[in-house]
Amino acid sequence: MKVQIPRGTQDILPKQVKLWQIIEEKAREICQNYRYEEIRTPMFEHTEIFTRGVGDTTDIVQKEMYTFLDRGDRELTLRPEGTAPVVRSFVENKLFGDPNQPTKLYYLGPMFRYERPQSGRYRQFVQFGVEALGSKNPAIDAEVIALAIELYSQLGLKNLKLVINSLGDKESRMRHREALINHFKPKIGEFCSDCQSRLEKNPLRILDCKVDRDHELMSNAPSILNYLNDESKQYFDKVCHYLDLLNINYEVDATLVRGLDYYNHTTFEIMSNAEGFGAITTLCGGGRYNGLVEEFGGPETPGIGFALSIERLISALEAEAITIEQEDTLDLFVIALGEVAEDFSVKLLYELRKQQIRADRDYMDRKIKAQLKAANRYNAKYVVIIGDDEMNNGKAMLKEMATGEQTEVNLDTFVANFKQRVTSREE
RNA sequence: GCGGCUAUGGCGAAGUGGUGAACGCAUCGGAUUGUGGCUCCGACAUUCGUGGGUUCGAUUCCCACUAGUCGCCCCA
Repeated sequence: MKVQIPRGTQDILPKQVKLWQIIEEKAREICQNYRYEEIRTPMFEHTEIFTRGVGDTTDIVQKEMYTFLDRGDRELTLRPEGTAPVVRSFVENKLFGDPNQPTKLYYLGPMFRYERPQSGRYRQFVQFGVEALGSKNPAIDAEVIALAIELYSQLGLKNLKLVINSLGDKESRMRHREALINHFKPKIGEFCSDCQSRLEKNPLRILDCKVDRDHELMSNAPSILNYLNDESKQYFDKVCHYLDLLNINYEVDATLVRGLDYYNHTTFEIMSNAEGFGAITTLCGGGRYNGLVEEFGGPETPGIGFALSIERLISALEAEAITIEQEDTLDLFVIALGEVAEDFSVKLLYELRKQQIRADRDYMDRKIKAQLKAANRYNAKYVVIIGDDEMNNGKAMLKEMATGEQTEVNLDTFVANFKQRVTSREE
């Protein structure tokens, strides 16, 4: 049998896992500071959650879902994004009835999209995202954006660009949509086939087209910002105002269109400017989704959130040559020579570890020399060498690896004395 | 779904249509018996992604497949 990981997936090996853990801890810590609480929803949902939530004309639904029938002929889909499941859970568990509103949630876990893998794109990837449900205060839009930026900047990223836009409310969007159709329709034949199909489906996306970006109709296309009604306009201005208060730099881009149908009002992306970053520069995407809760049968509840990929975050760290490493150390490496000593070391290790001492030994029948090398590789602070002589007279050699200094220690009081030695050093 | 590039030991990497597939790193063993990080010596790919074809003969040429990688669409 040939062993091979499925396409577009990756193993995160022990060396890399440490970085993941640091990032995850940081994300959790920030969420705690902002009072966002973790929610864990299943890895798969009924397919309708996504077709209705995300929108069945979107690329995600049309060509990227891992959909399957289970043994009971239920149609299920591995979650391609986190918002729809969270909203489903919010409605199903009636979280809107909780006195603590808005409901501020975060999630951290794998998402699945059937895509052609390339740099920054996987079939299974890990998203960290937050959702704030229940408030239509523009300050919470700014809070959500600030939270995302906080994570990046705490990890040391510098080359970030925040781009924001407003899609307005339903009425604004409809008026803008009509204007766009009227604008492009006369010459739609000159556009690429994608744009031609976008005209009726989602004309906003034409603005985002790379193929036709130089067409004469592009530069003077109606901007959404000119079609926002007063309420939408005021809302957007407020969001910008709060970002200004927080000294968060941003760029308003009226062509910023997000790929999911549920967005309205605020949309934003955080991108990396770093040299040498791949073609996909979006690190984080989010926006407001008023109306989605109602779509799932809940009460009228506004919402806003974002999602970011840990993989891309790590790529951005690499692009900026930021290393977040904390090397693992071992307190003690036990070298036992001979059967009696080995018996003793088995018990010794057990006791040491019980005392919170990080200890290990050789299991590969290496010579003492190779064991010392191994201890060195494990970054052991100390090595204790126990042989027949030591067993007989109850003393052993404790070697400090950094200095090479050796001291004779008693074996019967070893654990307590060693613990003291290690802990006193740390203070 | 489409296109470019790539595929040799644990890792990096050379190479040729023809008897034993360089080299570097790592690993293991040795250089006075039980002592690391330096040095020296030795060991370490019946095999060159998989399958097929061309050929007297292919790891080297051709095809397909698979995978990786980068890009397009789009996204995290």
